[in-house]
Amino acid sequence: MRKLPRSFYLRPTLTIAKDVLGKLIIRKLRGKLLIGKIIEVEAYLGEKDPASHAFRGKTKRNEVMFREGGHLYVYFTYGMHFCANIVTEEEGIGHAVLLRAVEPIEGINIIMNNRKMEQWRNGEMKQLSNGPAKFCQAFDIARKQNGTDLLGDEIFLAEGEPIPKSQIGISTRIGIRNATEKKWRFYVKGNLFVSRK
DNA sequence: TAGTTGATCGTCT
DNA sequence: GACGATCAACTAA
Repeated sequence: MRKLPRSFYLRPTLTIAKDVLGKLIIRKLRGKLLIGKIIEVEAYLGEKDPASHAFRGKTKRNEVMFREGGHLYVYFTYGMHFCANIVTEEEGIGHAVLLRAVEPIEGINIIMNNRKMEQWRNGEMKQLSNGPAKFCQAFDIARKQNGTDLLGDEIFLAEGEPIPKSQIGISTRIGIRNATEKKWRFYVKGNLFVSRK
């Protein structure tokens, strides 16, 4: 499984957001491997983007967003949820790509256990990881993983099947109050794990 | 099926 | 002191 190089993360954020669809995210957990295919993301463009945590500059909370591309920014919200972002572009630029949904490829029984679903009714498979906080719970990503380098061994991305351009959907972002007109959400059309239609 | 709300807390105002 | 890059459970119809 070839790890994506640092140079992948040092390109324009919107380019990465489209390009990362179909890539594999690999998580090493207690000696086991969890693998998911990235299905849905949103871009957050820092100082250009009123909806971004980094819009008002660097703070203690969003410090990781300003690191060199290829780190993981994990934040806590709504008193109970974590969300994970891939930090992009050069050091000093507060851009990131929010991971919204993933299709589980390997380690599904561990993922089910993390999500506390010992069994599911027919058609509930997608509940495993069809939302940003669900994905974090499924892959056991929390505060400790904030700042993880994606070129290390704990969490990293690898090449997957490329998604044809015609299969990539574009829409406005979800769950924000500002900059709602910006179409910076990208997803794989028709995939079961897309969080909304 | 659409709309509303409770859970729950770190961060910024 | 208010609220959020969310989710799930509930209500009404």
